Amino acid sequence: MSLPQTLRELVFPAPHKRERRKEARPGELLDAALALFVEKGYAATKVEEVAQRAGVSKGTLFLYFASKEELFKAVVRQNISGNFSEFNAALDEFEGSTADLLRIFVHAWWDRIAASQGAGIIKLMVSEGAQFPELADFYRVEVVEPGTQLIRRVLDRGTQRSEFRLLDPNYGFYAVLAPIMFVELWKNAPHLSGADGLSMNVSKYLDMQIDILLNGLSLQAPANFSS
Amino acid sequence: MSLPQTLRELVFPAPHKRERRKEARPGELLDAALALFVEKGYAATKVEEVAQRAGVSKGTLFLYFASKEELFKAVVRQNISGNFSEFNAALDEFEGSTADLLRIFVHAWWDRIAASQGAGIIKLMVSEGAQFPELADFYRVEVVEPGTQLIRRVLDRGTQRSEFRLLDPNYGFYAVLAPIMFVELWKNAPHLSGADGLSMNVSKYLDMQIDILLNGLSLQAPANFSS
Amino acid sequence: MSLPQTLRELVFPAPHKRERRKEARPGELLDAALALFVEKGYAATKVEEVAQRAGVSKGTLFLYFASKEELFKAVVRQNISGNFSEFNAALDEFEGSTADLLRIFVHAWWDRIAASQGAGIIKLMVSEGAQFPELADFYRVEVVEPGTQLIRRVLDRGTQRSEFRLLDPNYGFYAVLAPIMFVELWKNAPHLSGADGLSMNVSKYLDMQIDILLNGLSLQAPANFSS
Amino acid sequence: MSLPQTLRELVFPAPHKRERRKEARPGELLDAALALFVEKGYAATKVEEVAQRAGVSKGTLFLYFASKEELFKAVVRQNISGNFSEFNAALDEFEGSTADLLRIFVHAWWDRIAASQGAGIIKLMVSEGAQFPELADFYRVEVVEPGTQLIRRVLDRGTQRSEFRLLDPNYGFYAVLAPIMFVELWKNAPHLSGADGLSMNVSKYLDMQIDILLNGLSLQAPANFSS
DNA sequence: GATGAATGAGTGTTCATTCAT
DNA sequence: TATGAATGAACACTCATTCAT
Repeated sequence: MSLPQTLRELVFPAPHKRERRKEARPGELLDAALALFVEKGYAATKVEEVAQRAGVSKGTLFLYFASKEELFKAVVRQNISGNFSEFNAALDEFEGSTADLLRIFVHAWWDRIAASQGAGIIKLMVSEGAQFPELADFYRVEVVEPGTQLIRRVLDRGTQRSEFRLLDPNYGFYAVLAPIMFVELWKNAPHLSGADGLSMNVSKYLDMQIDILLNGLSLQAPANFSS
Repeated sequence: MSLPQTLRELVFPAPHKRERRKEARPGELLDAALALFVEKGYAATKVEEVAQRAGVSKGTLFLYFASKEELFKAVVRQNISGNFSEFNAALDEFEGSTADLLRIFVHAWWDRIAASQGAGIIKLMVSEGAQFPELADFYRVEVVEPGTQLIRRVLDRGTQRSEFRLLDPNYGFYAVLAPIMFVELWKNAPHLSGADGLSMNVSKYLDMQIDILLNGLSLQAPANFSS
Repeated sequence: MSLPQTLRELVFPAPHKRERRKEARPGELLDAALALFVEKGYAATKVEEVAQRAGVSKGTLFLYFASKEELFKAVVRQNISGNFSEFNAALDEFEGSTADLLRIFVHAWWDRIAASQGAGIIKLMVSEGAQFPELADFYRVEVVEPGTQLIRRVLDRGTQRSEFRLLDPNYGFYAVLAPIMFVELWKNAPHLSGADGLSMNVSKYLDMQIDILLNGLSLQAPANFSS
Repeated sequence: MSLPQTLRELVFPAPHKRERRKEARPGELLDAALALFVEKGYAATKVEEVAQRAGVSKGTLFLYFASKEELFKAVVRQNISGNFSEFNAALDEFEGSTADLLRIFVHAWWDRIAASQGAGIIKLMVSEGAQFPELADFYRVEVVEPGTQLIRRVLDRGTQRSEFRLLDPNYGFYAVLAPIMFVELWKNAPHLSGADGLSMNVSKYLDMQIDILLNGLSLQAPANFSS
């Protein structure tokens, strides 16, 4: 399968070149905070622990972040990729089948976003987001809605090009979103999944999901389903 | 679609007849606790708040539950239906197509379990379960694993009867689990979904998911996909 | 050794004839409270425990005693023997040697007072009395001071009759008081004494103490005492 | 009376040279805690009170001691002198009469241990020790048993050198222990003793007790004692 | 900048006390 | 009289936050 340049880069991006600055403090703190927030949740994470893990004292943390809440917000903000515009641009240029587009899109999303530590934030937003309305709004606007739009564009493309059968677009995107959210949560909730989640081969899982999404499980011709 | 008796009961069970007893306190407390835990998470819920919502004083709560953690456990236990054995029995007796079985199963699961307040517990388990290994184990053993088994049995049935194409069973069940988990989280994370989650017509969503699961999106014959 | 009637009765008193009244509640509560207070101290004793041991509900306890403090006071008051007047009267009539008087007195004190459950109160008064000034005053006036007077009278008798050598009377009575207090505390603090305190043969101990005391006080050459 | 060097040091030790370190906090807290525990007992002492008296906040206390119980343990440990080995060594070297040895020992014990604030701990141990079996064991092993052994050695020495008459050694040491415990409790239970306890001249008291004890134990004719 | 000692508001938990039945 | 459910003041302990050095 030949990928146009732009998307290829989305899938196999050059390694990040962010040089480690001298004053890497805030970054180290954010990394430590991210790891702990994702592991234990917001409330159960102690700022002292974060500082320790970053190798600084508790006081130093407050030098960079006015409060635990601000630290949390910074963590969330830092880990929200601004990739959506790139994705959208890439989508505009894409000329292959929408099935291929979907495959590429989901894998790119995984490689660029979901496989990173920061994706674990969704776990936080799901359960503790309600305590931070401002932050939840931010997350919804910055992540959920752009993602939603993107998914919808892909599905619409398939429908308009008569590649996909007609679905209620208000519900169609859930079919794409659900496995995406699922895989992130499943990977980050080992206490729920047992060893299962950890041993899951995500690439294989995604392939299979897309395959089912596109082709279903049935051997027979599609039933004439009407909601 | 004609449903066999047993499953019909699963879908439309008679309303609970447990009369409100004199000592309704524990129940009221559990209800209040469930609502608050689901809304705010475990850590952010104050026992005094729970007591207040149940219309009693803080001390009274401790008359019935030895600690906040015990309260939490009781909430989890109360809201974990022992329906899995029923489901399994119903599955044994079912004689229709596996596609129908899947439809019935998912709807029954929603009506019997997921639509209840208690289903919101999964939100807690996802994010705060790591802090309560004992509880997480309990939840995994009582809910996740039986659910997993059930789903696998359904899929195996379809495969064995040559209704479904062959899938890696270790991954196949995720395709069913993902939308199930998704809908529960989506409904209970309005801060993520906006008004969207609340306005989602779950029945319609589930129908569509199953339809896609069975038949896919593509208009063409299934591609010959291999992972 | 022939004892005059009055003192003999002090040593071997007829068994108590207190009939168990129908409404024995307060008494049972006081007994239960005494046992628990002595065992665990005032603060560590819960009124509910007292009630339970007395076989009634917590509410009932407060029917008879206005507060935990009042219960404590009642326990102390009940267990303070009014024996001092008897002792004093017996002392007036006694005609034997003061050495014999001392022996009889100490044994009588043990049999009549110290061996009873109630004597354990001294443990409470020593350590928790400071929290109850009123009660401590009461105890001092009712127990400590009469006891002091009694001891002093005995010692004075010995000195005046030239049986004992002259001692500063302000300090002399400590020599008698010390072993008396010691034995009560030792018996009631098994955690301090190990099995020791429990296995101590009090009668033998008292004999020995008196022997040492008498020989120490005596003008004559030490008696040839054998335990 | 000429004392051998070693014992003289026990009686008149050079003042402690431990300089007050910068971090005097723990020490100040321990002092405050000791005073309050002895005054009011363990349960009736509030940690906030301890902190206040030490001039710090409640939180600071928990910076140094993990819990009230740990604070208590630290108090006990700090105030339990490891003097017993010194005492034992001094005893080995002593060459005078056992009567002198006893005098010196008791006075040294008073000067080195009993006169300090920390000796008041025995009051706690008597009454609240039962609530802290672990601590009571510690106290018994560290204080009671070594003390017991020491006393027994002194008495045995007197008996073996035919200075004292033969006493049941299992009971003999009580004769020494009783006044020692008595004076500590008496000094620390002013509510029991009235002004009496406070005005008691302990040195004089001990002299007298030893005198009585020695004359009581002595094989010779009583010394001509005058207070 | 960096520290870490100090703080104190906040929360879970206990338990003496009350009171409707 | 007796109960036991209900109360709420009190207390141990936590932890985000401050600040002198």
